[in-house]
Amino acid sequence: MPPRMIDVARRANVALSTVSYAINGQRAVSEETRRRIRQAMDELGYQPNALARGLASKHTNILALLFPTPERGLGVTEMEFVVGAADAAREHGYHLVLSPSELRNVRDLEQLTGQGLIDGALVMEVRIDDDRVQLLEQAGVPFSMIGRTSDPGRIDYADIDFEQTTRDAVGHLVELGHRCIGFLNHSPSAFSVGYGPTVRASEGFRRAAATADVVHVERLCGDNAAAGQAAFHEMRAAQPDITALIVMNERAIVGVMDALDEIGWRVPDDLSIVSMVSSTRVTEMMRPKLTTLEPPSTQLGRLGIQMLLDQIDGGAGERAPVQELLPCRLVIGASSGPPPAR
Amino acid sequence: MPPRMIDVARRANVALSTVSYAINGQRAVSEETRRRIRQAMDELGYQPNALARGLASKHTNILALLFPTPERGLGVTEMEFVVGAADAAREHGYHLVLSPSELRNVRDLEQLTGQGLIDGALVMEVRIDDDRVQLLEQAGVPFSMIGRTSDPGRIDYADIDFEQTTRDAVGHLVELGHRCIGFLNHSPSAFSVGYGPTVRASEGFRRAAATADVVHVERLCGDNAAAGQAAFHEMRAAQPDITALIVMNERAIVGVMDALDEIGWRVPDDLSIVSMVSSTRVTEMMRPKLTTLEPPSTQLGRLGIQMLLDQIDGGAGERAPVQELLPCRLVIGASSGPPPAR
DNA sequence: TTGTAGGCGTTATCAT
DNA sequence: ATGATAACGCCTACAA
Repeated sequence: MPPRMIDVARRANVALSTVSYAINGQRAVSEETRRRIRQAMDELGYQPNALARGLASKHTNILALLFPTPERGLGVTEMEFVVGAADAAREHGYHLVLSPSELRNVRDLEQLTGQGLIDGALVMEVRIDDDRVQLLEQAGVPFSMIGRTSDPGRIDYADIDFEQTTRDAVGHLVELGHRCIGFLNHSPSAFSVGYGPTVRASEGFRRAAATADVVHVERLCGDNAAAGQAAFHEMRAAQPDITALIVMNERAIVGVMDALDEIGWRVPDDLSIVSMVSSTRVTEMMRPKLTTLEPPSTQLGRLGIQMLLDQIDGGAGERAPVQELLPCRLVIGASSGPPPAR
Repeated sequence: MPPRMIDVARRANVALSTVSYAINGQRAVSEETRRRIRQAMDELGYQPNALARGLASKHTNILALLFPTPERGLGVTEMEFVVGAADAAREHGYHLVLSPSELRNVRDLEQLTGQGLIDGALVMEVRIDDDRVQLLEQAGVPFSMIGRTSDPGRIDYADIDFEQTTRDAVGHLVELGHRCIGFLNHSPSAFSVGYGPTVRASEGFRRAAATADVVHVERLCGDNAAAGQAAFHEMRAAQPDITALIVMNERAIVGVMDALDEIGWRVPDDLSIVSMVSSTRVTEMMRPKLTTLEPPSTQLGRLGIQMLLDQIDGGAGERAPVQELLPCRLVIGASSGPPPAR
């Protein structure tokens, strides 16, 4: 039996409604009254009941974070999204509920939105063509995305700038003198379900390589060592002159290393490696420490929440959609250097 | 304007209360009536309003996950906790709010519990002496812990069995023939604030080594490569005969590798390494692939929620506290082998 | 087995 | 500037 608003009102000798107004500032309250109310609140240790407040006011101060658990599992980068989003939400006085909805289970999402529990949603791991997005639009739930669909229209999103990132990766290697560069992407299945990073990085790489007028080769590759190993051998068979490799597939990297051992190549002497869109937290643990294009994960999470709140607080007014692409940060490690003189 | 319960009632030609009872099964409803109600619900796409339900029934079906963001950052293991907890909560029809409360900010926690928003809390990253625990007890909020305080009393918890895990690590090495084993722990600061794993693994290691009658040496070590490198040199200075190293500090490992390079040692020929309480997801990326004692992270998360729900649903009846210690799984990699014949 | 009505703790619309 | 008082949508004795 925690104190209720009426208890505060009585103790401060004012009406219930006055307390309510004093708390959420919807109308003027005299300084003296406000003081008495505050005092009463402190003495009672009063805190407004979130449910009652929500029921009456039609907004709950609760946001949902929609994250599917992808086949490849969740890593450090995803954790950073989550932490960034959670922090940002808290700073704005919002709660964040974690909603591990599988993409297939549209039911779960309907349930979530139908309960009237959330004011909006932040959608993670958005696919090129994502059911959840349609559903949220229909449901009229405010939402924003980390990642984006093929045609985001007027939907707010924050995403990694894959175009820029691949260009930076290629640029770094070209500057070092490389003229034949490989790209090891995520799995064929990620590509075929339209996983955004896989698709966009693929396009970006081709374009960047073409622009730099560099010989290039790409492989889709399962997220495991064996696949990485096989893929590298294939790439080398296709392009024997390969001297550098961009990898957007952390777990395949070690397989590449194994492949290099087999042919007696060393990093970066015989092959430069750049790890794209992975956390330095992880790539620093590899030897040699990998040159990395590190995504602004925490910032993306924060930005996602920010966009969402702008949307909610901003009312239904016609705002321009906020759509931002953030670059990855190039962290030069010991895995990239000049090409060998073969 | 979503449909309300009264709409369902009218459409099914029954009283409002009958719908309510039909939904939450608090009293018998005839099969025919129930059928009509269900049909009406389907046709209207009705879903009970979570807030109204909570306000009236005094329980919200919302749980909180309390996770501080430790100095060393959050990794794969922590992510797995979270995913496990979120999944388990969803399966039981509960929502999970992520509450990134810093340990220092007891205010945030008070706010959370005072709002009447949550039915209970799962506390992550529990310290030997943790303010949050006291606060939750005072607040009368049901909660359980992943990890445990020095004296958990009757509080439910699930934790890693560090005693067993260190014993397994030492045992694995002793079986291979090692007689002088080092232990690289987390940072001095983690130890001094009473971070459970650091403290308990330290004790466990000493005991296991003593029992196995093995020469041993331990170092606390910052979570970074440089610290790991320095620490290994120190250990070797203290125990030149060291042939094996147990590490509970993922980020220090690469520093150890660097140190080994400096003295021309190889893994596992000159030194065996076992990584304790880290995800194989990470240790598989190292070369050689590390022998690992992998924590049952997802299971711990699930278990934490399970305990919490038992507590909540079980009512205030006197239950025996559920306190479980789970072992890590030994995954043998390529980093451990027989000691060198020096 | 079904219906009636009084809360749950706020917000917000009326007055005053 | 402040007070009363309907909602908000549901749950649950209590009555029938």
